[in-house]
Amino acid sequence: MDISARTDYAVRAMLTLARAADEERGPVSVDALATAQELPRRFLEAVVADLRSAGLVESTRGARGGYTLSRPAAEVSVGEVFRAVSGPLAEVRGLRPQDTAYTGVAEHLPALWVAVRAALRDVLDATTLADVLSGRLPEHVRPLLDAPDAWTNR
Amino acid sequence: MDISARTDYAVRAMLTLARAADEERGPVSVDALATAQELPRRFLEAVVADLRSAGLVESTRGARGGYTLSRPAAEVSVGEVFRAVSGPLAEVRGLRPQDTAYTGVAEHLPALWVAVRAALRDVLDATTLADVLSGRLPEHVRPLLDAPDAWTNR
DNA sequence: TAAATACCTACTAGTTAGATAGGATTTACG
DNA sequence: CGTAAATCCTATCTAACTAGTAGGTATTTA
Repeated sequence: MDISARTDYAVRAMLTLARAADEERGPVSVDALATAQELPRRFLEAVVADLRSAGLVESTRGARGGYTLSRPAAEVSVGEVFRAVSGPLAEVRGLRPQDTAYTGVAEHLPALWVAVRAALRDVLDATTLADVLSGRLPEHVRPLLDAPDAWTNR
Repeated sequence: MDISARTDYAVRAMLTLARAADEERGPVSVDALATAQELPRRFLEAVVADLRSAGLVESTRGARGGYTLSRPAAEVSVGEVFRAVSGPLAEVRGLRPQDTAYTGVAEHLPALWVAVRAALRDVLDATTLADVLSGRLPEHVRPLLDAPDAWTNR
């Protein structure tokens, strides 16, 4: 269960765009995005292209062009960003959780995989870019951080 | 966020061993494990080796040998199986969630990654092999399956 | 017209996933 | 004691993926 560099970069770029929108600074170039978070420029270019085809950002070409959020930061969930750049939140051997088919002892395994996906959705689809910017995660997400060993390895 | 074939196979093999322990059938060979769940035998051999070095199963060599659970199925969580065969539950660009370091707009991102890991733990560390065998997931996991669209794509 | 920018296509190196092969070692059992 | 059934060890293979780079075209502003 890895969060790829691609996804990490995408979220950070979106946060940068959210802040820019907040300050009404107009379109932000890939170059500016890369510099702001120290991301590899050429690679980021491909990532932002995915965000664009997913409709999460809009581009303006030419000099003084760049990218802007399509929607307010409070209406864009991190889960959407995930899906835009790296597909479904959870897959099992390339299948959607509910499409896995087992027999015998593994009969009930799909339920577990569906629960895993649901748990991810509960966090990622509920948390918006604005939440991350402010550091105030949603009501029902916060308790997850209060578990005694939430911040340590297990 | 993919659950690999490796992990899927590991869980299914563990479930098979759990059932065998239940019926006091003694050690189960890799060949029997592979046949029971239609898994590639040679590949499974490597997977079971990981389960062994993690201490989750014990092996007996020679004819009539095979593998047995080290602990009762009700005391082995699916999370342990995950970690045994594919490392930490959640990583960000190869780093543990709490070890990620950001500046500026991404300042609070580690909290989100930690929450994601915590959500996974809540499901995977709480669910035991016995739970999956019986189809009765833990109290606090079941509600995840009751969400209206839990079983459909989003 | 020049600079800045998105956008498109292609490429590369390294790693991982999934799987297979051959054989060495150990052990129950007839 | 011998043989078959196992684990166990090491090596290999292929395809795909990940992260990243390169070069150039199209578009727009100043």
